[in-house]
Amino acid sequence: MAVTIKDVAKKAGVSPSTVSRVLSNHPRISRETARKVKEVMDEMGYHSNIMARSLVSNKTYTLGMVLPRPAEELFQNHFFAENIRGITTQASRNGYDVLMTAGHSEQGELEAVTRLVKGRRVDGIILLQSRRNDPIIRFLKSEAFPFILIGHYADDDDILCVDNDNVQASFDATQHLISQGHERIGFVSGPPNLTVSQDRLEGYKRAMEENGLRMLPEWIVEGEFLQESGYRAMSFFMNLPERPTALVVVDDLVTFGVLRGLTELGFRVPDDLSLVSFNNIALAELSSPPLSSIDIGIYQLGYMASQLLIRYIQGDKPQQMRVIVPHRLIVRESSLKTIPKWS
Amino acid sequence: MAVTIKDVAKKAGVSPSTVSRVLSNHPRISRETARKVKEVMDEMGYHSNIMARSLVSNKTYTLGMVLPRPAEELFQNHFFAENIRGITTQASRNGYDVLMTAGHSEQGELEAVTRLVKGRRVDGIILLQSRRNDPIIRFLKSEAFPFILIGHYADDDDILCVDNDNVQASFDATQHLISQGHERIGFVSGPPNLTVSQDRLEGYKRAMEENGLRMLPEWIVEGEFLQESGYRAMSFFMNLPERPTALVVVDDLVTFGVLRGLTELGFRVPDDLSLVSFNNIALAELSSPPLSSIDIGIYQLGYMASQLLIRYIQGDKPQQMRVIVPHRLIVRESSLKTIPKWS
DNA sequence: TTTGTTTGTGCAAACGTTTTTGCAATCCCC
DNA sequence: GGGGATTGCAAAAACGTTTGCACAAACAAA
Repeated sequence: MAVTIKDVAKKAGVSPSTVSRVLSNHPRISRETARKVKEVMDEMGYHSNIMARSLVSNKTYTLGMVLPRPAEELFQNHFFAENIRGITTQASRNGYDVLMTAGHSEQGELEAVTRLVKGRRVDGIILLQSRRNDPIIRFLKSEAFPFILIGHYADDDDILCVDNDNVQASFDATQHLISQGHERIGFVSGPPNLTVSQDRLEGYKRAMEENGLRMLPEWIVEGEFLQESGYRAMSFFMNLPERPTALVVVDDLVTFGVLRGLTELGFRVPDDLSLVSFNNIALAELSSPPLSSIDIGIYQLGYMASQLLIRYIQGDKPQQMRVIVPHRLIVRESSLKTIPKWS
Repeated sequence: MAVTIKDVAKKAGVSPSTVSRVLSNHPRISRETARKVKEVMDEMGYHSNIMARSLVSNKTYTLGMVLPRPAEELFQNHFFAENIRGITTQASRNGYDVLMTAGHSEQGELEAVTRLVKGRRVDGIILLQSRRNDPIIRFLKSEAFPFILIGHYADDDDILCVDNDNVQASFDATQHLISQGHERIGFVSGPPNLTVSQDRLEGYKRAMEENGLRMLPEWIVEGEFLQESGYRAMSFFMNLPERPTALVVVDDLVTFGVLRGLTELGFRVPDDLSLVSFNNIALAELSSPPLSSIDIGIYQLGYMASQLLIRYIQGDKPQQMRVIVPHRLIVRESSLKTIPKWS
């Protein structure tokens, strides 16, 4: 049997309540008693039972995360790993652990969240993706349960979230291509119901409009955050009668797909097609050519999310519901030619 | 306040114990009562409080994971993310969640484990890296606490683990290069205290010896699982008076570093240097040239670890302490030339 | 001194479950 | 229909904490 607070109490010659108070640094405990009790605790290797503790205190010191359903997809992307790292590091620093659970079906995700919330298993929840009209978000709001969203929620701005200014970021990316002399610029988007896809598309459009450039509807294609999508998009674009000379791509991984397809077809980057994408994962600079990409501070997104959520849980009402992590355009070879040969 | 078992009991007109028994499918409960109680539970949105439950049952249905200290390093590598995915997916499938915590210092890792174990926070622990003489392993063994190691532990073979046959894998990789006509083969290793580094080095040596090939001591260099290491190793090799014509590299990420350096120096792969590495992360086939790599089944490693640990926790004593996940050599362009020009 | 405040500690009641024990009621077999 | 076995449920004791309340002792103010 594990050593309990009673064992410590007995050995130290005090009552369990005193031991408990020593544990929580209660002010009205004498220096001497505290010392003595701590000594005994060390001696006996005492660690308080977290279940018992949280049963009465109603705090778990745990943050919950639900792996989005097609976890495969997300995990392929460096984004997720880096995000978790930020979340966990900061959580640990504040004495919180991170609980991960996987919803094995569409409905399962909501069930998993429900279980965590109603079962009082976690103190707060971190959400990784936001789609329109998300039932999970609706549920959490209706329960008034603390949660934070990485990304933002278009349907409701009274939600704690940490996000990039994706509209601006995409604007910047597009503007960069324009400043390189491109006029026919395409956009490879992600799943249309994700906020991040919508925002980046929006930024692209704004830049094009502001510069008075034509936007053919066939220059915008949607896909997943997967290489295959990039591959498909590429072959679609390159078969167009009037093909773009540059692309803004919603995610590095997708860009790798584009790149691969171009290589197979004998096209060259940036000469035949210039590319700028998002996320700046570690491998962006390793590909050939190295990828121009918007660094969105993935680690920092996770880190901040953890931080803000914990503060919120602890009662610090935030000044603003939406915190923006700054982005940075990293220009590399994939966008450094001015005008493609065949333009 | 949340709805408790008592609330359900009252509304259903039975005692709390009956509700509990319905919850756990106790045999001696009438069909009718069970139906009625379940109805009320649904109606009231009841979810049992996991803390209370595990306080008395001494089960948490949670698996613990401690992020190895320089988490940055691990996370850069796709390995970790894919591993987590395997672990969590399988855990969820069995009704378990996964708790992640980060040790923020060398000592902190052990403390974190201690807290999880002594605080009865988890039912078992999954360890991701094994070095020689690991204090965490010693602790867990001394506590007789259920845990599993991904990798294996050279100091003690009475430990549950899931691993690849890294010796054989490395042997295969080396043999492949030899069969391509290479005779001067170098090896880029990882941190020397990690079992995985040792095993792979061993396999390389065996293959070289069995084929009667010379092994210059300077053909073996150690590093981290980081690109930088590969970069450094490459420049070291290429400055050797007698340089190798092929390398076995302990990790894909490291190989990317090698590749980058070679490109910068104007060397070509596989013409000037052939490469085979380990892990076969998603991007191995996207690099140029695509990387030959040993696929070690990362997802499966995590998946199996979860599975075995849960079985063990539930009392199934395993037939074998060490489960081997099969590997597969994926040959791509980086090793498909026979003899480099300048040999 | 008396009174009032502060300080240090113990008692006991929670927290929401599971589980052992016990006790009716029902069943089965002769 | 009498005996024992079986079935269906309730009461109550845990599990290891935290915390409000009580209270004695020590101290400060009058």
